[in-house]
Amino acid sequence: MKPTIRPIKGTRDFYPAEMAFRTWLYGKMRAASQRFGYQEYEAPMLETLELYAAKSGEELVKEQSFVFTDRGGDTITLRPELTPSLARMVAQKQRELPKPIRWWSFGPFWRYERPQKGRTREFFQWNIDLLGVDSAYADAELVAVLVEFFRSVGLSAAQVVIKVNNRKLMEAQIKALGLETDKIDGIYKLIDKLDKLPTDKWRAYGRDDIGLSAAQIDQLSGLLNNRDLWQQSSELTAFFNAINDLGVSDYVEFDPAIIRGLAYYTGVVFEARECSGSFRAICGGGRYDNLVADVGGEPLGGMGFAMGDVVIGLVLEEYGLRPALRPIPTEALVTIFDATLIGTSARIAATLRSAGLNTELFPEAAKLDRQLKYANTQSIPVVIIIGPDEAAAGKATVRDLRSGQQQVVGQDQLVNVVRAVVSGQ
RNA sequence: GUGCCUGUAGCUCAAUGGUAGAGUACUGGACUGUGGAUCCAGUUGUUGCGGGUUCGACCCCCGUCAGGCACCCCA
Repeated sequence: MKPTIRPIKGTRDFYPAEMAFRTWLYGKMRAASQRFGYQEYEAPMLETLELYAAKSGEELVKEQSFVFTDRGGDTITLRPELTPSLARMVAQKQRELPKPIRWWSFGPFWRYERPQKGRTREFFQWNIDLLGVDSAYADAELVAVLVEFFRSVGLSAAQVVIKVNNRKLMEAQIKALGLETDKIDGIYKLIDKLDKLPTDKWRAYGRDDIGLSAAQIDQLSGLLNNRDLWQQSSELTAFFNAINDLGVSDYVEFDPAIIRGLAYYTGVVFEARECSGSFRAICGGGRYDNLVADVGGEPLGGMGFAMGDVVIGLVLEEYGLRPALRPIPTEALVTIFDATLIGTSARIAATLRSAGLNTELFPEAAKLDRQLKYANTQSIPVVIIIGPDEAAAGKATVRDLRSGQQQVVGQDQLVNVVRAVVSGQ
């Protein structure tokens, strides 16, 4: 049996087990966000293409967005990221929004690329941003939220690391090397490739594609190996001081090779990675001081990051940190002994539901054996049996499938007994 | 868009160019008022699809579709 209608490439079907994990993840993101006082919001999933033009990065907009023309002739994009929408929403109500703005969101995004490990065409992403405060503590706060999240899902500083750099520092250092400013995008690209290419290939790329001399490449290489370079940046020294105060320094390190791809970052940039390096970045973020003005608002700086659901899911899987979730909410199953007792069972199920118990009624009279097997495979903890004996005596059997123990009780006490057994008392 | 790899039962995978199999899952029974464990039995296939080579193709060749991985980019 093969479905004649295929799902769209790069999309995922969330069967109940996967949906339970997604909901769990969403809850962890919500909890970390709320711990720091952030408010949930949502933006449209459809935006005009021009919102992203020249602000997100050429490739992302021109090659990796789902774009279509609507019936009115407008060019519409399925959102590939959230930050431009956030900037637009802030710019629209800039005067009336109290500062600082602390907002977070979790929702679907689309990018048209070849699916592979950690990458799908439709994915879910946690976004969290702080706007209106330009300080080292603001930058550090977002990292602290991220650490709060990592701790809450059980990821230790030995398993994940947050690598931080600052674009202003790198820009100044590159200028100090006497390199032309118009080559800076290419140099950022070269830096980004440092740990992706072997040394000789990396040098060849810098020479042939970016147009650097051997001496310039040597100097750049020196910069990228200088783990103390952050000490030359007042922003980074203040940042690492704040990281200390916020109690998250064990997760954070300076890495001069972190640049990030998005064009709108202006200051601190960071990403989180699994320590063995066998996964893509878990999240990425940074400071963007021009974006709100770019979409028509008054200048307002911001700082934020985004985490996709796919890579973090793989990392949690790798460390055995995906919780055993039970997608079935049912607390009690009312069995149907035979056709003559359907009404009795249905009335008892209704009573249990009225009392607030999640109650499933077996859909037909069947062998008890089958009904109990069903409850067992679905991990339903409690089963109610009303056979001819119980019915005649106005009683019901309550069986705890976890312990295997059962008791016969009067139907007038059933709610209290079931409630007690379900809660394990 | 480029490259490499893989398509066999619902799932995970076997099968020197010579009769398509196992585990698991599922269904039934042992057990006609009781799940998990054990045992027994049974069902499951256009070997992705279309050509070609061959006496004979799951196996070799070509094409095609689908999936995976890497590049690109990035969550």
